[in-house]
Amino acid sequence: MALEARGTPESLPGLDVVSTTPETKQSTSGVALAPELPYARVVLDQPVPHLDHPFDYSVPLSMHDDAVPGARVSVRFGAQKLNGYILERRADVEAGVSPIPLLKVLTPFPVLNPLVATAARAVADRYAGTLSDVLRAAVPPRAASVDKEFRTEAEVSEAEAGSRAASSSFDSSESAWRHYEGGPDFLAQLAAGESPRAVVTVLPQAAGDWTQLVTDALTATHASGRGTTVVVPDARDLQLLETRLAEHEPAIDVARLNAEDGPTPRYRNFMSVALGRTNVAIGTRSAAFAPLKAPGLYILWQDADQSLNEPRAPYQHAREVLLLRASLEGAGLLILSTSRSAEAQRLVATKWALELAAARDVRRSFSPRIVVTGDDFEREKDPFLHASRLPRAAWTAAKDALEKGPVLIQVARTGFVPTTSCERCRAAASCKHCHGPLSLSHASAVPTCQWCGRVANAWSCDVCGFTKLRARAIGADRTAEELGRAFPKFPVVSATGAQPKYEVSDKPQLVVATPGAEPRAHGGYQAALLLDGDRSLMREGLRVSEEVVHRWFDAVSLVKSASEGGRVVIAASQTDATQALVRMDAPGFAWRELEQRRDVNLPPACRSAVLEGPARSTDEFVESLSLPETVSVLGPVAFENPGTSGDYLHRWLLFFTYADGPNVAKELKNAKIRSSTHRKPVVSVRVDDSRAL
DNA sequence: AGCACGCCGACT
DNA sequence: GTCGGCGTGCTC
Repeated sequence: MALEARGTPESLPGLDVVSTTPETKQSTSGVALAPELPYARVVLDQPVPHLDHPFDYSVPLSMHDDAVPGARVSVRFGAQKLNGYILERRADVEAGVSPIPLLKVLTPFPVLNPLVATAARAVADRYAGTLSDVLRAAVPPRAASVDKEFRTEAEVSEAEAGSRAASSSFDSSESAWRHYEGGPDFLAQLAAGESPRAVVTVLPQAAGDWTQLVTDALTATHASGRGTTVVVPDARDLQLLETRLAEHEPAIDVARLNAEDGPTPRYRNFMSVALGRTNVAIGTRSAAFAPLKAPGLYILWQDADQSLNEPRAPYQHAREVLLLRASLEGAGLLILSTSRSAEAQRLVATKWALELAAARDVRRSFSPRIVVTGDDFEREKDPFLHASRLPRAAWTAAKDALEKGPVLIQVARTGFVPTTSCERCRAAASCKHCHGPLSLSHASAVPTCQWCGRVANAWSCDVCGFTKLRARAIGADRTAEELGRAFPKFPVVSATGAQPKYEVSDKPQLVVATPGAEPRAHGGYQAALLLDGDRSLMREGLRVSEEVVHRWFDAVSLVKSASEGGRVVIAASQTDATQALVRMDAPGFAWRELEQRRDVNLPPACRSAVLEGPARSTDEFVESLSLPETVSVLGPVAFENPGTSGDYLHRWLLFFTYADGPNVAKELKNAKIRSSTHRKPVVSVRVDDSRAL
């Protein structure tokens, strides 16, 4: 806590030096300094790479109590006023440094706790970014009114903390963990104060859903007197978990950390963790930096979800943040997913983490029956099915299932008919004038060019000459409309990212959802139809099939078991991806993916960096790098600057081993420092950004 | 962002 | 020989 000031008289500006007591140090500006540890090492909130190191300031006597390590301060830096955080209080400064006083303590509480400061430094280093960039995600913006609340509260209740009774004893034989080999052991280790690391592919909902697994792991950790942080991809999952915890563990105080809750509640919840009043934090990606006092376990749900990538520099992924924290802090790690990312598989393959899996017959007993039916083939022959966009097997499954309960229909993506193709040969339809893509809008049935805006009145296919168009990736709204016509007796609900719905009843109904937005059905869906498979798999990109498999497994996990009549129909051609679903073998699929990446030396079998920027400076940037021989450097690729015309940028790719990672990141950071001190145009550096590849 | 220090050209 | 151009680097 705050250092205790001894009864040194406060000296006023302009007061004679002689009048201060001999022990009281003076700063160069003549202000009386704190009696103990009169200097503060400060990290500046300034994202310029060459300022990414601590600066020492003196602590005026008046700020002695408030200037605690982790406090938010305001300082003079050259001509400007900047904010920053105190990393530590010190007795001395390095030779040659003449410190000036802190201007102000903005938040007199440790909003940047030492564990978080260390972890944030490690994250910055790993991603060749600056500490202040990482802190922007780790520490929420200040809300002055909240600081005030806590300031007055702190005065009232000084000795409240302390005995946090390790209360709850739990019985793992009752837990959903009993279905997983090694599951009860895992809980026992956590309860005993150990820090195991595990990767788990969760069983379908019939075996008890993921929130039960999370709750039990959290409770076990709590019993050892330690805290837990749970990171989930989005507000829907956060809501589900919060509800579950409130119902089953009302005695455990939980802080909810979500940027979307708004600045004031966000900061208030954050503060309750930072001050040690709450030892359990749940939230979206930035909750990975929750400032727990005694972290025992980090849990990540659905680590393959794209929203766990921070969209701002240095583009860190919550999985990597938690991995670093678990290592640095000696805490446990639990990655839970309905499927298995190649990254998580790598942790299992290198034996860094345990794999806790259900036996094959257990897996089978909780799984729905899964069939694969061609995406297009059967539909061609049946005019009705053709119109409704449903393969026959899917239509039949839906019809039967609707006798008993809700049916989930997962479609590729949101929006209303983005592009079009020839109805006969399926070639993409393009504009006769400029070859831009044609689209159908809701308002008119006439296809319009997305580039030049011309209306294609008399369109004919470039390839086969046919004159009819069809919609390509059809969105959720359109599908809902069509299904409403196909099953007029049942209500149709649609759930997308923009219009979310978290839960539906067990009544017969059609639920159309885009990936990631599937509502949970009370008691599980009777059936799920996974549409648009081939079209989704046709997309460009290294990790498309992995992504499609993830979202299929997500949907499957919400369906009742086969013994309760649960059915899943996948409308896609037979591939490794569909095979993985039929066998319910997400780890096997991830293992093959990882092996293939290893063969061709692509992430996540290796690490990567993408460098982008103005052609000249980017090339110079790459040229200036001194990298180990083993790094492969690919480029440059020229591409048009989005938003401008005729402005070309260059992109370079670096692939390197995990062993070379720290050195490569360090060299990239050094090059950024060189480039920024010479006021060169900014080259963006993205380390391990799976979306950029 | 601003300020100091430093190495070349114009002037007393 | 001295004043001042702004170009480069540093700011605790």
